[in-house]
Amino acid sequence: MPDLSIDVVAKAAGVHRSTVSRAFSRPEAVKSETREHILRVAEGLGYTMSPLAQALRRKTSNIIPLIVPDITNPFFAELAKTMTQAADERGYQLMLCVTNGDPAKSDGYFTAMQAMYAPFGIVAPSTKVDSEALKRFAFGHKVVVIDRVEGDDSVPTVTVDSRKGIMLALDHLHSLGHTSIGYVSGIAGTHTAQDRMDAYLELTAENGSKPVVLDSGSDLDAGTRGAEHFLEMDNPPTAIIAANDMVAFAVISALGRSGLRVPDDVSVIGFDGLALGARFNPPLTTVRQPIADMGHIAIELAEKQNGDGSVDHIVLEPELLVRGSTSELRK
Amino acid sequence: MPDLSIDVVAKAAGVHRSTVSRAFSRPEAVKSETREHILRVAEGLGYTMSPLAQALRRKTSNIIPLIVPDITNPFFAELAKTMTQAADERGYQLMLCVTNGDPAKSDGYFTAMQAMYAPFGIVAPSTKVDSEALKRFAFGHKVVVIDRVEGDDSVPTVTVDSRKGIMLALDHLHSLGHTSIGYVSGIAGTHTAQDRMDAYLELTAENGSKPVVLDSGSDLDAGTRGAEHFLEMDNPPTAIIAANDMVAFAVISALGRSGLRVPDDVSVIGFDGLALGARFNPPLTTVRQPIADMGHIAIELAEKQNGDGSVDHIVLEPELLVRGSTSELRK
DNA sequence: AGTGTTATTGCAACCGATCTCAGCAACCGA
DNA sequence: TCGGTTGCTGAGATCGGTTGCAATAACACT
Repeated sequence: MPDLSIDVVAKAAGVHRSTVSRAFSRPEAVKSETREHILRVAEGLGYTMSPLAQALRRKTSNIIPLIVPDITNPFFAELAKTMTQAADERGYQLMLCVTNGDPAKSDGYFTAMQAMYAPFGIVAPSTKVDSEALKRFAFGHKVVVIDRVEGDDSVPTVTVDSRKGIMLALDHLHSLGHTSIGYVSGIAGTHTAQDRMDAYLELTAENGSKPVVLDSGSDLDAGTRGAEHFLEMDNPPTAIIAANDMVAFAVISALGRSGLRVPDDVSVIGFDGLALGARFNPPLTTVRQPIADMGHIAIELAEKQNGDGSVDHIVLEPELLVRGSTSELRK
Repeated sequence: MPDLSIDVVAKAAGVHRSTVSRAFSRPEAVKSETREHILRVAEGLGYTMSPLAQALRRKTSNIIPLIVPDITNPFFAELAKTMTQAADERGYQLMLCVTNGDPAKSDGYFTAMQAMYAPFGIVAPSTKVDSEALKRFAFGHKVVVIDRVEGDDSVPTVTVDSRKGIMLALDHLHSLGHTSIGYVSGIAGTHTAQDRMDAYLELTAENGSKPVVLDSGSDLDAGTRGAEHFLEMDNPPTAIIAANDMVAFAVISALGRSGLRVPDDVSVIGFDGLALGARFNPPLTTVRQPIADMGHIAIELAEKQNGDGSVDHIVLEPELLVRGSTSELRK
């Protein structure tokens, strides 16, 4: 197909290119007959506007970066999925940027996106977000973070209520008769991760029971180490809360390798609500985060900030998802 | 920061903008002193070229689309991960496009990418690729497919040797004493999926044993249905080959819910080699695909085709990954 | 010194849109 | 009939680069 530019459409329709431009991007500014004629001609030629040229001139594009540390982590994958959809619905193209936890890369992505005139970006961090780093970029003013950002209210955030989530898990376990409940931290070194841990510590204290932190690391092996620690204990807890589903998987797997069965020997509950959990062995009981909502809301917040400059901090409610990895305490 | 264009750098360096342009994109065409001076000035100003403007003029950009049906599927996630890295190494930006299996979307992405002057694209399909559909786009001539494409040698492909993989699985199971081995198909309705199934059928036939296809669907529930079917059998096989890891997970999970244990009661082997498998319960024995290689090779093939027009079809070797979901047959 | 190369750099058109401004016609009320 | 609106369209500069071509300088050779 010969290069289709706005000029060939203009010629074909017998109007000036500025009219064609308006017919597409500001329809109300063109007499409706003219507009329809132009659109029809364009359609016939199979013409669509060049997003590149548009972005160059308008200084704003429709591509928006989603910066995640690791797409292989199903949590981020699910986030990416719902975000591509949410973006799509609003006419954006999602550009997935994987940092592998390297902050330098994330800087690089920021500048690249800035150069692409991305209207804003979404960051799902793996470490506590440094608000200074965010500000170093002009782009920093147009970022939504999927985590709490300490000491900086100027960047919109969306999170779920960690304390509430942990409470849900604890209540569920209590209702099954468990009183000695361990905790395994894990993966992301985010505020969110921290909050969950703190909530666990506080809530067990309030309850008068003593907290048992099996592992407080934030890497992929936390689950395995937590399980090892558990196995070495003289008087291990009867249930374990994992900071997230991936860790829960690792815990159950490691326990299994040592002959312990879940939930018969120990109950395990995760946090995330990954679809994958339903197909785990056993299906994982977990605290579900409304990931789909998070994706949509993140984009809404960004648009809102772009619009009226308002900065919101949305906190979503988690919910309990009872599947098969927890059961009544049996002596 | 005030808008940094090539002109301000030119002014600052006391040269014409075309010289600045050349200093960056065709270094050998500029006297080395001039070039270094320009680069230094640019550096000082914190200037980088606008990829948009470049793409517009050059009619080729550095963004390359990776089209996958579902990023939530860890196979595609791992692929995306290695591809972002491979792309990055070569100066490309990966644009992740998730189709959710909707061919219309994939068409949309193609045209969008064409408009973005993407030099080529990578497609990891969920259905048999229709070479006609590929050709409808000018872009179709610059696509690498991660699957076999029937009846069209003109598009480069990278796959793994399905037959070899199934053979590995079968041999492993045989060596453990299993003779009655079932098969559960699953998920992607690709040539690859078909090939694995065919290989299973052929190889068991050659071996004189009778094939037991527990489910031949290609959706997420194939695993569950396969397990149900298995449970209803009078004389069920003692081992199961799953067409891919996700299906294997589902099979084991479903079996587990019915009280059957893997590998004690049945051995199960997957196909993919997902990192996730190592943390499953039990850790999944599987046929590993060299996913990282696939990503790199896909990009190499694309570049090669772009360069000298050659079209290659690379077939990679799978390898057996023995973990915990298979064991000696015990009566 | 005269002429032919070659290495560098400047000029200006161009990529495909957007957008301000100006022009023109139709319409309004006095 | 005339000044004032209003609605629609055309002109042309502009976004930030690239690139073919021309101009100039520097150097080689006879």
